Amino acid sequence: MLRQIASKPVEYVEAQMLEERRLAVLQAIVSDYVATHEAVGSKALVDRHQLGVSPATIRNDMAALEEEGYITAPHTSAGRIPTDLGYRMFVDQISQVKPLSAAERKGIDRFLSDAVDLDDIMTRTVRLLAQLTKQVAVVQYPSLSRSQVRRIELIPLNEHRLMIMLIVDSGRVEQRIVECSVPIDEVLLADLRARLSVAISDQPFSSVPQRIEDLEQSFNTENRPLVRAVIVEILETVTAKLDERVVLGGASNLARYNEDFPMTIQPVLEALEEQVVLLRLLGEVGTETKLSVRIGHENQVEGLNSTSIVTSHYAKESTPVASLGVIGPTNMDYVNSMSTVQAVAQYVSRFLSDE
Amino acid sequence: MLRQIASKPVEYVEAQMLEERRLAVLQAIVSDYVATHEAVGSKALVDRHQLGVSPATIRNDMAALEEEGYITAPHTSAGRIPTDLGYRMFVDQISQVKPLSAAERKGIDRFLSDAVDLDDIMTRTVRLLAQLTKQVAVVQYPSLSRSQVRRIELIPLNEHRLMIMLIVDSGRVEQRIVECSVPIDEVLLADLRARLSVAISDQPFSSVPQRIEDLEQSFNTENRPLVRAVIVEILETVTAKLDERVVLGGASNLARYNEDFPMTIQPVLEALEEQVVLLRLLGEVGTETKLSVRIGHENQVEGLNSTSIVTSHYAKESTPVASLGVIGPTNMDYVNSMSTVQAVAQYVSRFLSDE
DNA sequence: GACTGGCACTCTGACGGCCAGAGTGCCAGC
DNA sequence: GCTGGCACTCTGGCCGTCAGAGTGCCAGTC
Repeated sequence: MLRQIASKPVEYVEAQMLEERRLAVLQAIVSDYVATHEAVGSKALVDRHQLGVSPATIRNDMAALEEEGYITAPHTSAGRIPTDLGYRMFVDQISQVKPLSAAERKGIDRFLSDAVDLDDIMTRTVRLLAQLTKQVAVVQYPSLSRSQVRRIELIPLNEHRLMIMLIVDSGRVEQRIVECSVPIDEVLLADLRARLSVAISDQPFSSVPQRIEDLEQSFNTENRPLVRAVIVEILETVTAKLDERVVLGGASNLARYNEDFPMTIQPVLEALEEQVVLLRLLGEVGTETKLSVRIGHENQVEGLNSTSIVTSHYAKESTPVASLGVIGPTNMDYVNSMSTVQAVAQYVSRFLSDE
Repeated sequence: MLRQIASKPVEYVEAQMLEERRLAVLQAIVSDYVATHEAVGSKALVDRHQLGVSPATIRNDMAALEEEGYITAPHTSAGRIPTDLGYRMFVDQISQVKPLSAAERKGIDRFLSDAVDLDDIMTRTVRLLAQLTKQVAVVQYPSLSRSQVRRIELIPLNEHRLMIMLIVDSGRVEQRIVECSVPIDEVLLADLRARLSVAISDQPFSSVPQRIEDLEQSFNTENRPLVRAVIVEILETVTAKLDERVVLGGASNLARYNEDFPMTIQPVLEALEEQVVLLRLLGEVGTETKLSVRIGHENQVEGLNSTSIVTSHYAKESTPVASLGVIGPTNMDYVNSMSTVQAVAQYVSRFLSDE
């Protein structure tokens, strides 16, 4: 009787241990498969990891894991490979992202610190990410919608043409050209510039439309066509979602893992060529989470169903302004990708805020 | 005796005809191979083309063409495929580039005319080229070295920071940020801007260094640090070859001809990721020729030895400012590529000049 | 009840032999 | 110089075979 009462916790502990081993087996399968890209069998597993049990036991665990949907067998007599669900479990288990080595951090630092302007930061970042992770890298330009106008300039180019220049706090510069039928009056232009400046300097982009829509009324009727043209163009610039820019790099890394996914390169390349798709990819994550991993089918974009995406926000002065990340096969090295993406995002944030 | 005399021209004419037929055979081989991507045999050749002779005769011609290095046999009992030399002969024979259909021209026109600024023209052009030729497309931004400065602006961003903005006649805008330790004096800035403007407005980029190098001397000693900083930054912008920009598109088309070149995708993708390589590729051609075709090994860039490159200059107001073109396998459709590249270059030139 | 060794089973991938098909080169005849 | 005919050769597809790897299951042990 006493024994029976005592046995309950013991059972629980044992079940717990079993669960733990199964988890260890799953982790071992994922890490081996990621390393070798070959289905991993029970024997190989006990050889390479200290699991303390025999292959036969592992086989039972594997059968259970397969039952639960974490792994799958490509055919009767091959090892097992993780499913999307298996990778998900593996990734969720990584509670703490491995920090980069000092050398790596220094490398990132040095590489980014030579950048001369925002374009340069973006290109350098994308190259860095692609190089460190050996994957395809994506970096989004600081989003206008989360930025502020720092300054506006109206620069006459010739009698009938003028350039509007919006300088954004993130370092972006947006320019548009306005044609006007009447010759441009310098005084009017200076006046317009001054009033626009008052209205929208240091204001968030999103508030610009309401701040300038009534501006036209305060000008003489004769001057309104020009004023109107300028305002229309500004509104277009501000509202054009199209203007969200993304840079891509390391596409050649796609060819490297061609061996594993023979047929799927083309749709991936096609998807990556569409700015819209990339933006959706980076935008799908809410602003609350920092580091995000989407695995295989978790990802909504067709054509990228057999790839995983690791992204992170980066910030300017602690407010997130855009995202960056890497795209690779589902059997990518999650540990490395996650730590690299996180580190690079931190460095970019720091550089933007320093400026 | 008379017969012998008369026979000479006859022999000559016959030799001429033979030469002509061989050329026809070569052209037939190239066009069949380009269409099917399969080695083409003598029988298939007489079936598909009206050559007026039997397969056996064609075989003799083919043997001669092989001897001369225009075609080669992958193995004993396959048909023949053209060599780089064969393609070269084929391309040289295309005296006149086939004009595009009205529908195609209209499509190009419509697609390009919606562009709002230079960036937009470039992106649209690259997409257009990739789409029409089903190849990888490359478009170079109008080169600074062949452009003129239209205007210079110095815009103070805050007390210690100022933005230099060079507006180029081709529509490009180059911006740089200058930090200065002393607070920026608005009056000085206006003065500097005015003098810089006089010095370099409407002057070619290449002449800018000599025009501004002595400018510093004409300012008071106390103001020189700022002046110096600005000048240095301008010089850097002007001389930085790095600033030559290239856009790339249609990389997914690479995957399409993966079947024919199984192993060679990665080096090509790698080469295409290097701006420097792309610039070299577009720059290799002198300014004198308009439409240029480089086939296989004719091309100096390693990694692109089994690809052909069709490029053309485009111009602003009749002076060539940069190049654009497509990159594809050596067995690409030269006729189509050449006509499309030429047509698109013409349209881009027109749009730039209209502006 | 969990673990283990053993065994039969199955599937893949590599290897080799075979054969049809395609294309050539050469030769004798027109 | 062109042609039809013929022998030759090479590739690619199609088995059949076989070793290797890995599994599932079962009976036995702690």
